[in-house]
Amino acid sequence: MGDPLSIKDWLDLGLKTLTDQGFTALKAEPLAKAMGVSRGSFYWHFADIDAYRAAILNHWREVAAEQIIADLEEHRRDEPPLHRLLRRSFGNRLSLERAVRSWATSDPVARKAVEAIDRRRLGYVESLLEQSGLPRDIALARAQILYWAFLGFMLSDKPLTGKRQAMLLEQLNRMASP
Amino acid sequence: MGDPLSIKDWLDLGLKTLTDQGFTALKAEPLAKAMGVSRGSFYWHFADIDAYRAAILNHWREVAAEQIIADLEEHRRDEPPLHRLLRRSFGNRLSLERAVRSWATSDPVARKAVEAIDRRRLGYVESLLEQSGLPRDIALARAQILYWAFLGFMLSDKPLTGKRQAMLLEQLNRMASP
DNA sequence: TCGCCTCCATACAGTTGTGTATGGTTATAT
DNA sequence: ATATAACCATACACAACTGTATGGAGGCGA
Repeated sequence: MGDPLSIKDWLDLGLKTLTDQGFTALKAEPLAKAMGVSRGSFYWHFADIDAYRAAILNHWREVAAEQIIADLEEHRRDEPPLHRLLRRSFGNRLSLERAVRSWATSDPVARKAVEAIDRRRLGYVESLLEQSGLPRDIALARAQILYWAFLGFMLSDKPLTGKRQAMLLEQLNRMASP
Repeated sequence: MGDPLSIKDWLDLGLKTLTDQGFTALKAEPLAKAMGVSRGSFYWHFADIDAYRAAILNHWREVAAEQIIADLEEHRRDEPPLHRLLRRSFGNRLSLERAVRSWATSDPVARKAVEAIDRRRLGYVESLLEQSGLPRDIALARAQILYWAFLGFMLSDKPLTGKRQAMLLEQLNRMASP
């Protein structure tokens, strides 16, 4: 057969399953079937289901915040970070993000992961708004509103296009500047 | 013993369970135990679990949109509806709302219910913003952003108080007027 | 009072998931 | 060549949930 499976193989399948079917599908038996092996493999790599789910959350936690922020800092010369942030945040499908947050409403471990990500991202937006010259208390309030709006957009899962997207970005940028 | 149970008793328990433990707790056996009866009662009132969950969603659907809108129209003379809407929307805990939306990420029936509620509420906010004198395309964009922000606030589940709340409402109202 | 309808209990069969124990296979180092 | 460790299959015991079949208790009209 193929090569032996690694922990990463199980985590990748977990993220894909989470994205496509939600956290309720993170079960050893269906995952093993999808992987084409028996649960013996699963229970060799992970102590139990809770350990696996915690590993999935850690995996998500590592990439969720830093990937976007790193991208912004990298393109600082091409485009204002906040402008680029809004354009990218409100331009993608966010199925994995939505699945994790759905998970977080009923699982304390997932909730902790989400809260950590939220603090990281919100703090970054706050710093950008302060750099743009807004008084601190106004910057904090608007950063919160912008981040809430991002969460709401993510939740509704309707992609933006054309004139509607342009109009929305214009109004969002209005929150970010004067 | 007590009186015989009605369908409404099961629906009320369902909404409470949904609020406190999430949609994964909507199962016949635990609910019957919580009710103090056997599953025989459950399966007499409902054909199966799917029928019960559909009934729960219809129950939620009936009250979720209309209760707030009716309240606003009733107090039209006391306070501008939009001002009152923002104050009330961003002032409550919204556990049930969050549970239903978590449910909606993995269940098409729940998703349909949420989408119907979203259209109803968003349309109402759009009409309020147009009444306040904004051009139609700007009203649509800002209504969308305000509603997204409400969803994000609901999702994060942190109650607002004091100066922070005042600051946020001020910035939200800014989106609604000039 | 007889029969019916409502509401619920009990018992059974079946499904799906968990976790553990045990042993087999393959590669690799010695 | 063989011992060791990594990786996986198989089998077992157990738990939780679903749905159905059947019967019993209680009210209520004819």
